[in-house]
Amino acid sequence: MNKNEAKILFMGTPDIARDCLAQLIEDGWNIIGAFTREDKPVGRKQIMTAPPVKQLALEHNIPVYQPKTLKGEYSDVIAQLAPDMIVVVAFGRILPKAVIDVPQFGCLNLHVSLLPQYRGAAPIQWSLINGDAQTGVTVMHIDEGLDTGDIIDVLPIAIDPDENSEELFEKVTEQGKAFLSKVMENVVSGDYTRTPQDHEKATLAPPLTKEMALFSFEEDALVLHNKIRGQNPWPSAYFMFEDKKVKVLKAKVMPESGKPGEILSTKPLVIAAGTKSLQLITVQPEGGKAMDGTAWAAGRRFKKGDSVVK
RNA sequence: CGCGGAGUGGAGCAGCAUGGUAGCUCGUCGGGCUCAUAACCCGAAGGUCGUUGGUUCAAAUCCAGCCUCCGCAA
Repeated sequence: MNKNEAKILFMGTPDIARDCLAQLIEDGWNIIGAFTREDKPVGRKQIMTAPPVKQLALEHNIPVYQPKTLKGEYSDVIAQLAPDMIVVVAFGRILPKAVIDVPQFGCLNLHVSLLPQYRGAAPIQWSLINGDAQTGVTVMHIDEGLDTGDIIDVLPIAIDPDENSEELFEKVTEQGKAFLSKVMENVVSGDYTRTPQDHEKATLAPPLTKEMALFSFEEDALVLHNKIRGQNPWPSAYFMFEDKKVKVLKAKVMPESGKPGEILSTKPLVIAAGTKSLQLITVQPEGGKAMDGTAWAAGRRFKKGDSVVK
C-alpha cells in the first residue's frame, strides 16, 4: 500500500499537532478525520476557542471529532471509520486498547523527547529546565501506557543554551513534522523496525504548574536561567517583590556575585543569586506589561546595593 | 456583570486622600572629561496628564460614562 491509499486518522490538539497535520496534508496523505479536544474558554473574556487542529481540519474539509472520551461508543465510531493508521501528536489522551487494535499499521505517536526520557506532557520544558544539551523527537507505536510503546525511529535535535520553550518548540515542530511524514512512509511500506524502550531508564515530564514557577535568588544563577527559559512562555518563572509577582521572561547568567537578591547593577539590571548572578533582561511585573529589566529598575528607583528580597 | 492592578514627554514610575508652578530614574540630542566605558560632569529638546462630559474662579488631581492594556481565575 502506498500513502495515497492508506486511510489516516489524525489525533492531536495544539499548535505542534496542527503543524504536523498541515505537513501530512501537504505531503498528500489521505486524512479521513481529525480527533481533537473539545473547544474551551480562553483568555479574560473566556471566549470559546477551537483547538488549532480543529481550525485547520475545517479549512480542509476534514471531518472533526471532539469526544469527551475515546472509550465506549467512540471506539465503535473509530472502528467504522476503518483507518489503516492512526497518527497521534500531542492529543493529551491515552488511547484504549479497543482503539489501538483497529488500524492495520497501528497507532503512531510523535513525542518530543528522546524516549524513554521525559515521558508525559511537558518534555520540552523539562529538558530545558534540566539544562540538557540535546532533545529530539521519537516516533513510536502506541501501547496502553503513557509514552511506553516500541520506538520506530528517533531524530536527535541540539538545544541552544539560551533558547526558551517557545523557540525550542518551533524548532522541534519544524524538524519533527517532516520526520513524522517520512517515518509514516516507512511504516506503510513495511520498511522499519520496532525497538522496545528500556523502561529502567524512563523519566517523567509532568505538566508544569504555576506553583513551581516561584523561584528564589538563593538558587544557582544557571539553575535559575534554565528555569526561566524552560518556563517561558508558560507558566513563567517569577519571584515576589513587595507582595507582587514579577515574572522573569528572559535572563542571562553573569559572573559577578553578591548576597542573594542584592542589586549589583541597575543598568543593566543584575541581581546576585546563590552562585554568580542573573541579568534580568525582560521582566513583567504583576499588572504590567513585559518590559526591560532596566526600565523596571528605573521605575522602582533601585540603586546599586539595594535588595529585592527582604 | 468572576476578582484585581493600570493608562502622566521615547521607556518605567511619582504626583491625586488636603484641586492652583509637570517631578524622579533612564533614554535621545549637543558639549566636556577619560587610554576607555553600561562610568562621570555641563546643557538642551520633548507632555492638549487615555477619552467624553460634569462640578469649580481653577481639574493630572473630585464625579459619571466610554475606550485600551495587564495580573489572577479558567
